[in-house]
Amino acid sequence: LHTYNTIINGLCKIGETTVAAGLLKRMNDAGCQPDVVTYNTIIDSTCKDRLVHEALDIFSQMKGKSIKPDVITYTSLMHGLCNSGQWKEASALLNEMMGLNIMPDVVTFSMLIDTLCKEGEVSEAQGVLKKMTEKGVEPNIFTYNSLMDGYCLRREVVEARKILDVMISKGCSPDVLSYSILINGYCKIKRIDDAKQVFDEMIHRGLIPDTVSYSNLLSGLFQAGRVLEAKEVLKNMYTQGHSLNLITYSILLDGLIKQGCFDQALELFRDMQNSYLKPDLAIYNTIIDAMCKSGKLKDARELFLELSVKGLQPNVRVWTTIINGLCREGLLDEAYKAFRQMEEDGCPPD
RNA sequence: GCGUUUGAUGAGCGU
Repeated sequence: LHTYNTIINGLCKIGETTVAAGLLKRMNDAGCQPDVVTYNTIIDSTCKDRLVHEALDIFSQMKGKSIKPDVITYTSLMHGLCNSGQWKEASALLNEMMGLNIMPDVVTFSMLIDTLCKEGEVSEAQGVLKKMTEKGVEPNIFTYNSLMDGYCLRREVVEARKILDVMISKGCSPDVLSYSILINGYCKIKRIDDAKQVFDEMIHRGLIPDTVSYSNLLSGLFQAGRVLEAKEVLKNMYTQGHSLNLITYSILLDGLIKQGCFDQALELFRDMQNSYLKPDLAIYNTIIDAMCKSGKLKDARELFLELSVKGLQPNVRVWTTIINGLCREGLLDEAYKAFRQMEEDGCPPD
């Protein structure tokens, strides 16, 4: 059973939920009865594939076989429902589980808090925090990080900072994520010096900044027009042995372009094409947009055509960039043609 | 005795 569960989990984690579900069926035939772990693994993975309805079907099957769902089953399902905006259904499940005397734990509460925060409902989230504490469930680093991010999304970075201090005073040591959330928050409100200070503070506390914390700082510096400092940070990043990923590249490219260093950006783009990293749609879109906006519509259209050669299907954002580029040049007929073609290509306009 | 399988948190592009 452990072997089956381990393999099913592995399959789910590499995106083969269907194969995993097939294995679940074969277990039944092979006389090895799946348990709550088997079902939880598949239910969670099905939810993450955004097939919450199917997950609920599997949930019913499981109950039909008298396998008792536990707090993990309910948390996975509620997470799936929340991610697809089905709040009522999620709250019905919460009631159902409590009716069965299955009490939400710190993961359940943190998930709910995170969901509320992402919707901008930080005071609601604070309410949940209060409730969980009353029930004797102590918040952990996940709970605090979600709350911090919630405040940062609302640009209430001072509140986020207070949470970080609460964490420290409660002996819940902030991790790299906590700091990178705060760095991002300060960058978004253009308080770059505070962001830098938080970055240093993180190092002083013995944490090793990762690619995300560097990325946050980089994009903040670019947005503030502090290109030289950005390059300095990039150098540090290399020195510390971090390599660039697609997101870091796109931050650099976008930053260089928006600061008027188009040639440097183009050079970086060429480097990238020669590296093992294959530019994704966001990278192409950055370059295409820059070309459109600097009167190089011809180059932009060439690059756009190159996408399908590279096996990339333009998404809504890329189409919008191109349509906007055509409109700017007054080529309204061409723009309209593109508009119709995107639908034909199975990319409905938004 | 212990460990071994399932759930929660951070960065990029267009209008």
